[in-house]
Amino acid sequence: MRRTKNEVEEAIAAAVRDELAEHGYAKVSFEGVARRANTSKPVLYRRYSSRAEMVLTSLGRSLWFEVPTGLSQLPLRQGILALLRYARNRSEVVGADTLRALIGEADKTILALLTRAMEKAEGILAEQVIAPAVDRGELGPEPIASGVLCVPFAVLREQFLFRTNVPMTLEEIADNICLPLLKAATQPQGASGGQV
Amino acid sequence: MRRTKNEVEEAIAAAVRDELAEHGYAKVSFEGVARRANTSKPVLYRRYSSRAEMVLTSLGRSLWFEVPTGLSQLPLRQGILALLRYARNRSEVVGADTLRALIGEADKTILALLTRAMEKAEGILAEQVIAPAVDRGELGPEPIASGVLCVPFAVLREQFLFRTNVPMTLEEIADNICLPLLKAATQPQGASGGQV
DNA sequence: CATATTTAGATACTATGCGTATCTATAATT
DNA sequence: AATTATAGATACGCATAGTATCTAAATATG
Repeated sequence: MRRTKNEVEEAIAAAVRDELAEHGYAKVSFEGVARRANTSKPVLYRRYSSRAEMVLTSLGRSLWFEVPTGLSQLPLRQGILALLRYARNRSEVVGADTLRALIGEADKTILALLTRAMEKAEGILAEQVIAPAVDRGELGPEPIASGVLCVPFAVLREQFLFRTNVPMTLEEIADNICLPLLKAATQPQGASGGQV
Repeated sequence: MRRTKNEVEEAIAAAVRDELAEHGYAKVSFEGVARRANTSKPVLYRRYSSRAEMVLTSLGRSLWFEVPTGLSQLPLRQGILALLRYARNRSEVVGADTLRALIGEADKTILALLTRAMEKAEGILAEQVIAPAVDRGELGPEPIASGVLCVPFAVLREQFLFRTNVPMTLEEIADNICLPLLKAATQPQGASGGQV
């Protein structure tokens, strides 16, 4: 008669995904999700303290970055492209509208989660793509200047979130931005340049 | 007795700014603004069809990009830094929270406005900073590969919107990213590289 | 300057969602 | 088997969304 904890939580997640798909993030409400999941608001409020948290939880892993395997075997350019493609696919699962809305409602905690996800992506770029390329001799051994690692993802995100019309291709990002920047591989000339 | 059109609109703008400052974007409402501006909801709904539009209009020029003068006289590095500083100051007037919220609620029209503002910034970079540097011989005459111009702003925005803790300095962005990328000045090796 | 038009300002209304409180019957835990 | 946690249902007060209606004053027009 009464559903178990897991049944309820799966029903909630499904309801959130359906509401998102049908009406968009703006119209996702505690009331609507409760109705759709055949449950009630108190059940939701016991779990999530905000709409963003509810949606984020229900989207689950779709948002979070898992390491694609085999990146380190690819030549530099292919590795970069594969990583960019992976990141873009992850975003497309959620959709630009929902992502923008989530960012807009994010509190400090959620923002910290997003930041961690970005840093993880940068770590994968450094360890799974750049380091192997250095080992293979595709790149010189000079340390990468601080801040460079975020560039591919910053550009990708910019394109995905804002340029919904004619975004750059992944090849353009890789060939015109990532590769030149990595090959420049100059030591920082500025004040506080560090290494990674 | 009855206020003029301009008086009312200035009162609305002031009310929005006050509500923003006191309670943050999330709590800005048509009702609250109407109360604070000593007017009524219909007066607001006649003007703005959404909260985002109301806030955006009331923030007015704070958001929009005006050309700083004298950029073209500066050496390349100084010009880049000045432009980055200008862009960052513009964002700080509004604040990261409000900016994220606005982005989250932006409809197609508002998003198009944002995109235009970005393109304007890129235009200034190209015409007021890079072109003069080429004329002075600080940069080679090779055309800039497509997509490169957005990089400084993409990185800046990424830092401003998401890395609220320890963002990169403008000097790091200029020295580790912008200058190496511009000096690489390689023709695109990839498929569809164009020029600007 | 007189007339026509617009719209500020006030009020009222329906509808929706928020967030909380309360109760019970059942699932989970020990 | 006894205890604890919580699903499920209902209800409530409150805030805001968005619209409709009316009037009197500001603005535009000829």
